[in-house]
Amino acid sequence: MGHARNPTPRRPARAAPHPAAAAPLELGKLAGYLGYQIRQAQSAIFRDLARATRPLGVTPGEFSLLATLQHNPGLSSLRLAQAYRLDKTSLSLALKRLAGRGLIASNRNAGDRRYHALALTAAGRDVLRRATRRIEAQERAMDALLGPGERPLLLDRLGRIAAAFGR
Amino acid sequence: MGHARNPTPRRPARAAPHPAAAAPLELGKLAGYLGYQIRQAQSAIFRDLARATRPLGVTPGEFSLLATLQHNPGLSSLRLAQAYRLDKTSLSLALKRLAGRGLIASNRNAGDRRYHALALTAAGRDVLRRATRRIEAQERAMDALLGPGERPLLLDRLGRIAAAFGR
DNA sequence: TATTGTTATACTCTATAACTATA
DNA sequence: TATAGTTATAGAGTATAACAATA
Repeated sequence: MGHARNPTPRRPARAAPHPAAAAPLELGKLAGYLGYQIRQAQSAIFRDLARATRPLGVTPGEFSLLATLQHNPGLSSLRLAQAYRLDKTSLSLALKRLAGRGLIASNRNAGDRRYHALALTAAGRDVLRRATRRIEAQERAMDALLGPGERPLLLDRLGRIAAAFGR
Repeated sequence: MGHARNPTPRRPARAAPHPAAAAPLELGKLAGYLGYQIRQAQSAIFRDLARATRPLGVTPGEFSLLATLQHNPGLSSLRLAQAYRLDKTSLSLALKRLAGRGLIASNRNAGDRRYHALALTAAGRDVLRRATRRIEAQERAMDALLGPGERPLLLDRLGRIAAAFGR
């Protein structure tokens, strides 16, 4: 910064064998694609959030499942799988892990004994509460990057995209 | 809509044993989180795009790598890994697949023989060109969901988020 | 010794197929 | 037969550790 300047900015002795690691890459049209930018943002958010919730023993995806169960007690695993567009087997394994850690309970429904009603346990509610604090800290950090009123706009447009390509 | 209304909206014969599969779930605070909506949008876009580019034999992630190589010929695998925040081993395997399909070439650099200069092959350029058409069709579909001038705003805000949580 | 890259190995997330239990 | 759920297995995608080649 305010250092002694190089009086004769001499050329590197040999042609740069490797562009400086700091030099940003040329992205071309990629930078103008919403698909690309959404993916980069998602990946950065996920990484950051995984770090924040790791001490609690839940991943961001597991947080979503717990939160959804909180608001939809008695949900069946098939309905939950449909909502997240997962195969029922994928969700079955995820639920097994959550149940193994005592965060959710699965009880056969009295009426139709084919399906199981899912619900949070007390431990699940506790983990959810603590993870929520970390999630919301991240959301506040994002607000600092947005102009006033921009959050609802972004939420709406992202929701439209998810709905349009959802099926 | 303008249909004949149900004169006597009768109750279901028995208590719904299972909420209609169509009934949307209650998301609670989840719906207001940018992290959640970005993930849902990303997942829908990725799924749609994977379907569109599957006939070409490339995934959306591979498309990004090919496009980045097109604009940065001679790039080293380490620099590419840093740009995408992947471990060099993860990228090494991805590049091996692309090279195995003849889409990229890797040549030891003459000056510093430790690193390999990556470049697209003719086949790689061809696949990239054809995948680009499909990507851009998806981008146009997204524009139909946005108001005028909203794309640059979204791109900028998503870029800020990726940069802020990037490290 | 430090840097670039590869191989061996493992873990997570997802899916398809085959199965069990219930209706 | 149809529906809800589980288990076995396999495929991406990613990471850590150990290694080889080059500087």
